[in-house]
Amino acid sequence: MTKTQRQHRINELIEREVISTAAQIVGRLNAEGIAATQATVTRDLQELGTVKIRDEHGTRRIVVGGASLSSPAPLDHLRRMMGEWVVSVESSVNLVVVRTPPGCAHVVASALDRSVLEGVLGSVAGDDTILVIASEARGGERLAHEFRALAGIDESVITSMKGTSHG
Amino acid sequence: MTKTQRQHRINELIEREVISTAAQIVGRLNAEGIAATQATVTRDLQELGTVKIRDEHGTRRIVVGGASLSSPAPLDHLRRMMGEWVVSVESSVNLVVVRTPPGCAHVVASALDRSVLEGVLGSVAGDDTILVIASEARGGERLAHEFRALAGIDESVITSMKGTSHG
DNA sequence: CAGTTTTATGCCTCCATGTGCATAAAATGT
DNA sequence: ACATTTTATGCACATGGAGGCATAAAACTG
Repeated sequence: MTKTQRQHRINELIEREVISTAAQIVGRLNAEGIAATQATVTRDLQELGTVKIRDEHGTRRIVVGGASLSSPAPLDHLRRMMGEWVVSVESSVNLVVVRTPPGCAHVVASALDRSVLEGVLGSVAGDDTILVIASEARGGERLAHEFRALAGIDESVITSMKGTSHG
Repeated sequence: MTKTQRQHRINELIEREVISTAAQIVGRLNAEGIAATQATVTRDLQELGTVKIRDEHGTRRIVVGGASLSSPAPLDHLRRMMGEWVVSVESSVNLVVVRTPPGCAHVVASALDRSVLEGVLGSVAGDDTILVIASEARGGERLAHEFRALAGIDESVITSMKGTSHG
């Protein structure tokens, strides 16, 4: 049982049933043979971007937070994806071209779509390339800069890489 | 510079230029400010599934191995993808349904396509679901079993999960 | 407000991964 | 066949992430 799998299971649980406390989730997971403590589940709920609400009957309930809540979870997800898979980020005027290993463009693009970053008009993903359209006329480089930060790419290295990879 | 980025750069290098030794790659990387030793590059070349050939002039050259070579690299890639992203694997007759977190189906499907596994007729990927069609009439469960092994999923746990997640 | 329940977090340990060094093994050239 | 170059690998170490334990903080209840 990986972290990803456990978190997905938690997501399922709170989507399908009325769950009010983290301890309840611990119980359910343990019953299924998945080891996890309250601390872990709490951290999972944070990373999943869940929210505690009170439904129409006044009952506490943990629910998945939507993008509308602009919770930090999608951003964390994006950071994880970009840090892992983004190979290079380059820009031209209002466009940003993000390169990934083959087949990985869609995941990154999906994460990008989910984390409603301001300044992004939209994006198109191919096999190993994502084209991001900036909403501002010349917002490409600003976005590219932000992407590189998210991906943990050292800009000086990238510059030197650009110089040789096209030469 | 992450491992992924370095490996992608190596892939670029051997695709675009005639490279004959790992040491050459070390030199190029170092010149670009990327730290790496011969041992690391050798391991990268293995993971990338590269192959040493001799071109028409008798010169040694390192090239990217294609799927046609059935090198173990695509399988390693698949194992990595499945271990990380696959949440559940279920089967019915000649079909296997692989679930992933949202947006991740395409990467796994792509890895699956690249690693020509026998018994797979084809696959279709949605947002968080991959449908794999087994080539044998009742090959679904066999494939599912294999997938679970690749994903490192304990079958007993999965069974109990099925019981509760649909109940 | 006082007590209880629930959540969040600091600290620690464990474990997997990545990578360098040194060296063995293999390949290549003479 | 021998020397040299190139590749592969065992070992050690560093790093970072995951998660448990204990406890603080917060929220809720009466």
